[in-house]
Amino acid sequence: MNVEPKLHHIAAAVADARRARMLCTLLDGRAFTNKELASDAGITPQTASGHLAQLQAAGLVVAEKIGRNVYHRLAGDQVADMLESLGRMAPLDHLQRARTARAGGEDNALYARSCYSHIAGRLGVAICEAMIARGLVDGDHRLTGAGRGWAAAHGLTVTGRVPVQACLDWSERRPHLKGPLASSLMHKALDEGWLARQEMGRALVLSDAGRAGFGAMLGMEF
Amino acid sequence: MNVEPKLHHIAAAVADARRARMLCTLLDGRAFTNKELASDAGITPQTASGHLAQLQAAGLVVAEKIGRNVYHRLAGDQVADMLESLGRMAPLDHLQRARTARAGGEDNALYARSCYSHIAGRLGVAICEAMIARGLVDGDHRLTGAGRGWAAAHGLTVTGRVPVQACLDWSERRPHLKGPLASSLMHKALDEGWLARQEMGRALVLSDAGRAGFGAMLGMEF
DNA sequence: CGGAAGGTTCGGGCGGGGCCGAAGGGTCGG
DNA sequence: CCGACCCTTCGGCCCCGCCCGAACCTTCCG
Repeated sequence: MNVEPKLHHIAAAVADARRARMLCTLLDGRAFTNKELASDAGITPQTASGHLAQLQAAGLVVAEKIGRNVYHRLAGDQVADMLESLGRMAPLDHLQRARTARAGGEDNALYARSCYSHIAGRLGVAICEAMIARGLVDGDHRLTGAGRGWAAAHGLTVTGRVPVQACLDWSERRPHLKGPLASSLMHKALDEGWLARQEMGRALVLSDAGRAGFGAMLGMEF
Repeated sequence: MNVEPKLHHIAAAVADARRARMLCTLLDGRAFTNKELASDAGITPQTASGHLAQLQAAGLVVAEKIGRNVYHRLAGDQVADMLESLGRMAPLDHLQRARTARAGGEDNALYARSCYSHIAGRLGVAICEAMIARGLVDGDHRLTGAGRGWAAAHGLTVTGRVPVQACLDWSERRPHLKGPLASSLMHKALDEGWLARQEMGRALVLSDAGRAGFGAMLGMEF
């Protein structure tokens, strides 16, 4: 009868405000417990438990039990991609948010943030543009020969057939980079203390060492 | 407070079975009237009217009034992309469907189908592979120099910075091509009678002329 | 002008699903 | 062994949203 996959089941899993909030919280690839996600979403643990069961049934989230704790995380990259593509459909909401954020000083929270496993936000866009300016990736966001040398010199992995890839940002409406190389760049930045994760949320804090590090690597100015 | 765009509003618009059905019907880029969509979805016109109002409010569908008829169509390519990325999340449903379809002879309906404005389905995958085999696009699905000459020789447009682009197919789980070049190829195929649209649904019927035409253009065999 | 047809709005019925309090496993630590 | 903690299940409340019948608006056509 209906030859289409049942999109509405997937969509229904995202269609609730609390569940959408949880998914956004999980979007940085980290795993959280039921209680953490519940308090972040402002609901009781038993309600959150039901939501997480739904997300799991829909295949968007996987759970791992360790002792008496259950850690939940996104089921994979394709879930993050799907959420990104949903997020791109909500431009009006963003514009309203940008206005209020700019007034309220919330701007900094969005300056840098993680997007599943790479750097997004204004910093992500700036990195992308710096790499294009230096000829490390071309105008179509493909790694150049110079880019491969640069990555090797900084100990970044370039595995896979497509080591970098463009990813249109929700908030900036401009592309940043994802893919294996972008992931290893974020890991390097975290390892070296250039960026620090916040307890909850996807915001990343750029340190003085980070300013220096990105400056040396990419000639960026802050 | 919540810095994320409100994904759940977009998701909620897709979360209903009838609305999802309508969106899938609109996925080939054509415009349909309220009554057509209602009867296709198996609901009364007044119910469909409410659904379409919701889809319009969510920005997924736009309406154009001509006389006493109202034509509804998807709001843009990004809506089709979003639906595709949702569809990719429902692999289990697909596998079940493929099994039943193969038994029931519904296979042909999926042989070729339109995906917003380009050819998808098994035929779309076969075209993609033939173009790679002939060196018209490279392994990363980018148009080559030979491909540009081939397109010009057949009167296909290659406007835009990215004339062709990979698009992972729901049903085949293998890539086909989208983008301006793929769109103009589909238009050519329709104009020359190689493919015919069905009244409703996205299925495309391949004619004998189509077999000959694609054979001459791409050395394909059927 | 009057009937027919496409579309929308309104009202009420109804089912599904979010929410929390209470209660019941599991697991860790003393 | 007992209390603390994390998580889940159950029951009941309540609200939101889907659905259709009926009525109304608009447009087309003879």
